[in-house]
Amino acid sequence: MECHLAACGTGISQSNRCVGCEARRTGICACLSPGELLSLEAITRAVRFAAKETLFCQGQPAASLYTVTSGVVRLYKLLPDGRRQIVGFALPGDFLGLSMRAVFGVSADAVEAVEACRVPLAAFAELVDARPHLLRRLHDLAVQELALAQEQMLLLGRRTAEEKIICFLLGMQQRWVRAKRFSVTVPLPMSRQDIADFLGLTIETVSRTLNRLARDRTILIVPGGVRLINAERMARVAAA
Amino acid sequence: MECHLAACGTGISQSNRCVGCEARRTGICACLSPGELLSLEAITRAVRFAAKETLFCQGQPAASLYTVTSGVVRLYKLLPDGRRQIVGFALPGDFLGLSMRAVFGVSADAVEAVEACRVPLAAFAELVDARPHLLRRLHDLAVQELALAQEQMLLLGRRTAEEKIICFLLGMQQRWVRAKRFSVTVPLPMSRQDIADFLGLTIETVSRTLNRLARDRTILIVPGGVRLINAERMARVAAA
DNA sequence: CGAAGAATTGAGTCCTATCAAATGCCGTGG
DNA sequence: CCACGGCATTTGATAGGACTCAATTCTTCG
Repeated sequence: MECHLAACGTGISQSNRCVGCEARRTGICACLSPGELLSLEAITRAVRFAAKETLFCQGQPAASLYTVTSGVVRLYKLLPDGRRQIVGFALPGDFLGLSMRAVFGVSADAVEAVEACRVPLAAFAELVDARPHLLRRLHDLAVQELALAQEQMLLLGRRTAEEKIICFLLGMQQRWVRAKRFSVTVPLPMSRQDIADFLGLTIETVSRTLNRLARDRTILIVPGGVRLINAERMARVAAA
Repeated sequence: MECHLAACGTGISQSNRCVGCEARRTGICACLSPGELLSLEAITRAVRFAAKETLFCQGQPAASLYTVTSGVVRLYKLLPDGRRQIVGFALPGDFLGLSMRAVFGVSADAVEAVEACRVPLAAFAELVDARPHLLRRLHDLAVQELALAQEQMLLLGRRTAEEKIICFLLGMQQRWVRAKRFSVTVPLPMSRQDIADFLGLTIETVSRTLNRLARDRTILIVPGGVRLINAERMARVAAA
């Protein structure tokens, strides 16, 4: 991690920074040839955010785009009176700003310590213009995001608190498996409040539901996450 | 309308079918040159659906894509037990299937009588491959969809019943204004049940809230829609 | 060790759902 | 033309799930 960041300033180790990157398999990078990877690397800069630090705000000019390389980012919208809806969590490998729009549509801040690759929008736009298949990839990612959002709309509008929690846990498990090598334990770096704001619940309901599931021996609550004990029952509820 | 449909089978009037189309200003077509419009027209076929008729189903292979030219289509997801979440309404000019994916992620059926342009996915994919700026347009539309979905997530997760209804009415007004020339009256061709399933409410709550707003003289309920009397107050609630 | 924040737990309330019934709206057909 | 039937909508009464407020308890970390 340290060397990863140190590399960003040096010309020599630049050349293999991306190659060994965790996010290489996913995100934008997955569609790039080794040569193109170097082109991207050239305009990229590794940055780090502390927990709760803001990456960007809704309405702000989108000067830079990011690929998360470690840690978790929450994406959210706010109402003037303070009500918050988290529209997604970005895990390592996820790309932020695929809209390529002038301003950000959501706000983003670090749930925990986060490392990311920052790309100036202008430079990235040039790269995309030169490489149509990069645009294709961008579109695929946007469509994937949209499908996720629609699934979340179903969850927010039509599911009960217990179903919401269960779907959330199963969804996080899947995403962690895809991003890294987790399976027995599902990491939940975000707070209960974050989970509540993602699922359209209150912190108390999240806590109660989670602990009820633990009492039922459906899950086991461990520091920093949960272990899925009765994943079968959970899958049944989620499918319902 | 009749002649519009009749034209689809003939070679002669083909050549100006799209030019006079209502959807010309929006959707995919807006980014095409006259020549490209002809290319699209060549692979397009006008089709008509009766109210409640299905355009396509979630999970089905996406053989064709559609541009709605008249009428309203509802896009939705179902839970096995029958609960339904409408993820969006497609108005004239809206493009269905911008994912360019092998299978549909949602189901779609006609709210009222609908006319649409059907394009075989394969032929459309070819056209897109040949015209990068079409892909760009596709991506822009997808991003726009995503922004709408995120706004809807905020609504579903964090807004009260009254706010949901008000935001819905204002949103529909805006979209109708953009699509056609409505302003005083907002057309609501969909049923109360559709509105409920879009806003994550029950039909009774929709009816009660709508009628309360009418009693308050905030809106006026007219056959087939509503008239916004106190749009200012509505905007204030929506902003809140 | 102690303070501050996060999470849990409890009690009571409220908004929205549920259940049930009445009313209104249309198209159909006598 | 109007009675009829079916469906959509409205309205009323009641219940319940999630919220709110409030008080502990648990973590974390300086």
